[in-house]
Amino acid sequence: MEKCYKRHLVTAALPYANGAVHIGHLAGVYIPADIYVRYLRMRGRDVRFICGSDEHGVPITIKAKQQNCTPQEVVDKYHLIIQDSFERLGISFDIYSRTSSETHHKTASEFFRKLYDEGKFIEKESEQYYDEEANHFLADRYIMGTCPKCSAENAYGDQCEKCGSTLSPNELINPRSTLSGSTPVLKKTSHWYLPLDQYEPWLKEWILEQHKEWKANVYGQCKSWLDGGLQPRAVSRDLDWGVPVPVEGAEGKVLYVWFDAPIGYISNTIELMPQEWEHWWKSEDTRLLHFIGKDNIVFHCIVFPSMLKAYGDGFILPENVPANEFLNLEGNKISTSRNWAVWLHEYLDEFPGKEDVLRYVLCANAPETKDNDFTWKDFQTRNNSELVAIFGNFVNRAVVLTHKYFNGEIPSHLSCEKIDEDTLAQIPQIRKSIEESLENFKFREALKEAMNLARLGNKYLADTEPWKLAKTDMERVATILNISLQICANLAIAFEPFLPHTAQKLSYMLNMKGRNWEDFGSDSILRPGHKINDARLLFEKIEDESIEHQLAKLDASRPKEEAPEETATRLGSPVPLKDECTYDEFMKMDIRTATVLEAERVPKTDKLLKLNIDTGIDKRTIVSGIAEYYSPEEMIGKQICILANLAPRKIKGIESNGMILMAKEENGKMRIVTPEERLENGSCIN
RNA sequence: CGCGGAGUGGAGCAGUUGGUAGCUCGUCGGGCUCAUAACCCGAAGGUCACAGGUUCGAGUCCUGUCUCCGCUACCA
Repeated sequence: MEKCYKRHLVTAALPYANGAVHIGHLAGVYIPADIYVRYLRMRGRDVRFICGSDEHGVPITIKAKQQNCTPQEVVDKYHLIIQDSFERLGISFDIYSRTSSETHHKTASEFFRKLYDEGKFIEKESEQYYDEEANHFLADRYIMGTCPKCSAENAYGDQCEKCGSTLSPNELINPRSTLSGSTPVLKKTSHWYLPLDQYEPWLKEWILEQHKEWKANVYGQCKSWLDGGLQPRAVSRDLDWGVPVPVEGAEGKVLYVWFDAPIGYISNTIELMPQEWEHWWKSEDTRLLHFIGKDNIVFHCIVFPSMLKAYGDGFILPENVPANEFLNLEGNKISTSRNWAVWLHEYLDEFPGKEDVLRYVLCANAPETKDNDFTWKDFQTRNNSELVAIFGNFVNRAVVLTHKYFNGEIPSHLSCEKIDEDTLAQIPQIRKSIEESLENFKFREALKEAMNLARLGNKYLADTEPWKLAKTDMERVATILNISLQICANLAIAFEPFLPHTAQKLSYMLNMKGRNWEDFGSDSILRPGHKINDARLLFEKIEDESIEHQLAKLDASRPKEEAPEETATRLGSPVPLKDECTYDEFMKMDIRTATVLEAERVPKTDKLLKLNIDTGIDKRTIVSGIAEYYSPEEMIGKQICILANLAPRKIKGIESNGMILMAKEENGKMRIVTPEERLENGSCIN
């Protein structure tokens, strides 16, 4: 912060609208960003906090197909859930918009058009694989085939895992589409590329020389990309969902989601401030900060800055990109598809009034330098022995004593002993270390310092023992309580960025007018004679039962474990009815019973099991994505139902002949479908 | 041998440019009783993943090895 900035423009990564927000997102991005922004506001800085849903891209179209609805319906649903839950947690965005908005379409479109008109793109025609069954051009990652270098069978369109070589899809031998399993055909298509290689020297100077202060993970990743040499990057895609490419003859093409999304920061700013937005994006005295997770460092440090540089016209670049690592949950990585997560909207429903507890725990354990683990036990401990026992308890002691001895009026600071001076002298020091930590994005350190203020209060009371002096020396008691209450008032200020709901409650209890950072450190925030309100608990203990309830809920998503009574109560609306189908279409499907003979996990996958089954007419291999729900051992001997005439398909190099019938709940739980009693293998189902 | 990040007392984490290993929680002992059995003081507990090297001196720098995570898909 050496430079004197007039404005601070803070962005938080745009959440992808194909799912709700979970604790990993919060700890990594939104809570640190919110703390920082609230702090800047309290210091009187001119700040705007920008975010919104990222609503384009292939995964959303796939999700829409799965749920048999339109992409717009998918993003509408999640946008509302996300927006609402952020607001309830107290994430103080100045705007939370979305990339499907008209403003965004217009902004992104114009952005592209200007670069296009100025010849900043390379236009290249290439042959790309097209899946005729799914009517889709295939992104590199949706194509698999045999690696031309090491002959491994399960190489991806962009890379072979086995030998590590970088590939292009055209090099693959026997390519196949992972969407439909069919063999894709080459089709000519043209796309626009941003020649990142041209920006390489400039990026090297800007990041490697001028931003050595960026966090190790951010700097390291940028350095590795830059040292490896940058390639032109396609900024358009063949897809029908997104911002259309604004060029004649580009029907059926949209902007690549990673080109489109960061422009969302700009368009959301425009939506917030239609008149003055340019001031915020194009003035050297604006400080731009991107809060993100480690998975999108390159897009924010290399791709987006190159886009801005190419655009020119005074656009500023990020001054810092504080990226966090990832948060695990109970020892396993958080996974949307496996429903291994704590969802914000569910937490808010199940722990009403405990928004700040989550904020506290996630900040205290934020993955700032490495991946960290969230456990419910730790959540409980931090609440009970830190928030309740140290912070809440101190405030309660001070307020209760004031009511008891002084009728709820703040007593005067009469005498002054050394311990009083020493105690009061520490408050400005704590303020200073909180400031230093926050300005260096060390949020957990800052929070710890704030807690030290409450510890200071408890120690002061223990050392002075006003409840004993009350029998002999009420003047001394007056001073002690005055000082204790001043500490409470300082706590209300100190915690405002971290725990805004609590700071609000506390200042109501103390009957404070406002919370000014400039008052932090003062020994006279509250005037003698001022009447305070009744004591109310700031935090409540969390009992074992509610922790056990949460753990049981997680167990329902855990591989192999069953939680029968949970299934009925788990909500999640059923998938909408699919389109009507004729009797003949149904009769085409050959569904019959079979028995599992052998089962083993497919190496290097989380979800796949390779099964050998007896269908009554033959023995065959099926690969199935059920490893999270069934172990190989429990599958052996089970009778199952299969779709027997499904076209064969190679999965991870293994040919799969058929599909196991499974029943799946919306929230992810899955069970095999099996006859009520054992039947002959090969019995037809219709 | 693709590239980054990480491996520190029982648990979770700090350790800036190399100078006697810290914090929170937990455990044990003591004190206090105003307070949500909360608070305060003290103690025990670590050959800093492993093996070498540089240095008067290495958690910190160099080399190698192992493990975890992300870039990175699979969910038929």
